[in-house]
Amino acid sequence: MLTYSLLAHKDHDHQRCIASALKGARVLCEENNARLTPIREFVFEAIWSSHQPLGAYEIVDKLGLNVKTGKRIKAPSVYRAIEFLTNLGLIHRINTLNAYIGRSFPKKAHNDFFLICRICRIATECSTDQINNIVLHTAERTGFIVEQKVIEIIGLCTKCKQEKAS
Amino acid sequence: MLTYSLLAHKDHDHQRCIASALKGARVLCEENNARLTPIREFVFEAIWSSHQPLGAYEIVDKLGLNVKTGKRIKAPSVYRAIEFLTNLGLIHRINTLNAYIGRSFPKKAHNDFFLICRICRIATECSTDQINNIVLHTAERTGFIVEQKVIEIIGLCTKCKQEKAS
DNA sequence: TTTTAATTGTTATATTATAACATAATAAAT
DNA sequence: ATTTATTATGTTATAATATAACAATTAAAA
Repeated sequence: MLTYSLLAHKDHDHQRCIASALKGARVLCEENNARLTPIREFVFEAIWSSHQPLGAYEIVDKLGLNVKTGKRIKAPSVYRAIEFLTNLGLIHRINTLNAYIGRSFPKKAHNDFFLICRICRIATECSTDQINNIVLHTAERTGFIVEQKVIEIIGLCTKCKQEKAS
Repeated sequence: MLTYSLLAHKDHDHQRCIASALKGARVLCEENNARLTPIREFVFEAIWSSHQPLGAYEIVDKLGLNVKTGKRIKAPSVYRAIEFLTNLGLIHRINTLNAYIGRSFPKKAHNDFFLICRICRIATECSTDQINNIVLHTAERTGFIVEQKVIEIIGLCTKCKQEKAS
């Protein structure tokens, strides 16, 4: 079966995406005895503010000033939050873009890959056992043990394809 | 059919790899009216000096001083050579490592993916239509047009797997 | 509480990559 | 052959991404 974030490219109430993701994150953290601190939550929300992957320094900018102290949250803090969220599978690093994107199905294993539109930069997460199996099988034929997969497909999404045509 | 660089992980006469790659590069440049200048050739040889991907600044170090002027060849020159070689398909950027590796079959389309050992860092290039087709087919089901694929598999090669076991 | 562990702040710096403009070398046109 | 255009390289500076190291603070456990 193929699952993917259907609505990323469509007009939709994105506040619901954010709310849903945040709710999921809270549950996952609860389950793992992990603390979703304010900074981590801010970073998570910043990343989820769109379906486009966000660079670490874009997150820094987006966060602006710390609510309490009025000071800017700096790169190391953001990178720490990114590491925390990545370890829980809540976000994912898009290597091709040096940027970070929220994961729609954080509980699922990382059998996923990303379709990244080179125009609108929207990245959708896909999950299918087929690719996973083929990769595993092919690698094994060479005696290689697969531990981690980076599959990033760059191209044109339906919307941008249509807009380009017209 | 699956093709991949069989001997990368084995003891072998690597000078032959380099010589063969260089010969191929010369032919390809000839065919494309592209100039394999000394710097480009140096960079190509540096990258081919092993089956481990090499970072841009590792290449800078490896090149050392310019033969003629005695001056160090600097980052922009190396990056330009990298761009040139990449465009011809002679080398490939491993996104996961920010590093560059020689391509064994430069003439083939980029239907390839890389198996990268996290211990010895050796990266082998694999090519199989199966993965290519599945990716294309899966992406198309979501209405996405594939233009470029980044598939990097991280894990353990046969050799390191065995050494770890013993 | 007091001690430990986890998180964040802060400064500095490493690493990777490119912009901008000057110079030089090569190829093409006259 | 000499001028002109093109391509390649040199050079300096800096942008963009990421982390090291250590201090201060906050939360959790004993």
